[in-house]
Amino acid sequence: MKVPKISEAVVKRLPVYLRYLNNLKAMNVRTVSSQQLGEALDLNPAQIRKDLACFGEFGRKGIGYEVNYLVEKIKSILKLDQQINVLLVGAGNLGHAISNYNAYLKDNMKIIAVFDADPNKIGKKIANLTIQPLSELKETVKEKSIRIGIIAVPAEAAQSVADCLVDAGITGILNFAPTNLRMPEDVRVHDADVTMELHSLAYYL
Amino acid sequence: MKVPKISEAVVKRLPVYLRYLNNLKAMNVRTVSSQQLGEALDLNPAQIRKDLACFGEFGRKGIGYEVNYLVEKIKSILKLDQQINVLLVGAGNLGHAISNYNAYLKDNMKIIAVFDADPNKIGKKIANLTIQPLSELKETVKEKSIRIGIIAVPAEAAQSVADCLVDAGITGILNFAPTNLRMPEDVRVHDADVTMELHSLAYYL
DNA sequence: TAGATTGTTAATCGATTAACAATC
DNA sequence: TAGATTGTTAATCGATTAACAATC
Repeated sequence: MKVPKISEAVVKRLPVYLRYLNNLKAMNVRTVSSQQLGEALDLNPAQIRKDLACFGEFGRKGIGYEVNYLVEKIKSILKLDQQINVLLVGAGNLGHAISNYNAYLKDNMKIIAVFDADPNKIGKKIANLTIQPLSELKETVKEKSIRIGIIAVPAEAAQSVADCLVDAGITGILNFAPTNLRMPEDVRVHDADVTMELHSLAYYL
Repeated sequence: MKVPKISEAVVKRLPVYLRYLNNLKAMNVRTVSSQQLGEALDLNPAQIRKDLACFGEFGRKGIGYEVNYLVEKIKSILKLDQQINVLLVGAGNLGHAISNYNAYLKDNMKIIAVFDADPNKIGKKIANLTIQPLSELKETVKEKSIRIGIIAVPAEAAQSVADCLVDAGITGILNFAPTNLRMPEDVRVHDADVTMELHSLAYYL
């Protein structure tokens, strides 16, 4: 099997395509060309075709891409055709907000467990999930086949929480804490620090 | 004046440097080399030197960079030496969490106004800011010299909110809504859709 | 002075865009 | 058939990394 190296940039764009294609699907649009996608998403049509061609031949010359078919294909590339269970660590303001994201994640991705270090929060509920102590993390990950962890704790606690996640077998982390996590090579970390986004935005003012 | 074109990648890394340098500063570290920074942040030392060299000669050969000095320089590059006022639209779960970020933004960046479309929320308080109606947005932006807007509303409302922001003179937007905003060229949009981050993370599992 | 480390040039690497034959 | 649009190759562009003279 041919396994061409897929760049990070390509992978970041796939969910963008998926999101827009889902809109088209909801509007019962049958087919779409790379030209139309490019206009809607502010991307070069050649780039879109090349991105998709990394994974197969999904379009038809002279016609374009069938929306429903492409949605399924991208979902499968992103593994969203499988059940992907997610856990959240941190039941503060941000954690509370994130726990409500299940509606957006849709389909097969779901936040199914929440943890916090604060004894006073254990047992309480957010978004109908019961807050568990960190001591139960490893076991829950195994039992419920959790594959992604979201870190929404203060910076000071983030590294040790991340270490716990890795120890439990998690290999994908979305980190909201304002700190650089040191992780083994096989663990993928996506940073989502609001402060950093605002700071880089300021440059362009 | 020499104005070399600064790439987006460089600008995204500046806040990363700043965050770590602030840690060093808090630990009373005097100087740091690109080598040390690179190890801590998982970046190539040459890249760090090159990034910084875009803006001036901040280091000393044989010595490295003076931490306090570099902090000030990067702050000034990012315009964080000026007062930067930020507004937030959307007082739902996410908006509530974001309104508590002022502690992290520090210094001169501050969320100073919150808006929502829901009449029932007008007048209520989150993080000691009173929720205002969108009708007051334009005036408030002028009065309080607000320069950045954060969008934390549902996807359906995001484009029209963004249009309001642009109409009010905002040129920097941090968009949490899961939708592609169509904006004039001079408006800078940073996307922060949690769903997309999780979806792209799934690819690597 | 000797060792360390910058700023910068040159080399490499990778990503984006243009162009076009294939074909629906 | 004629027009449209893909998949893909080649050309371009830009970003990262290596290497080193300058110098603290």
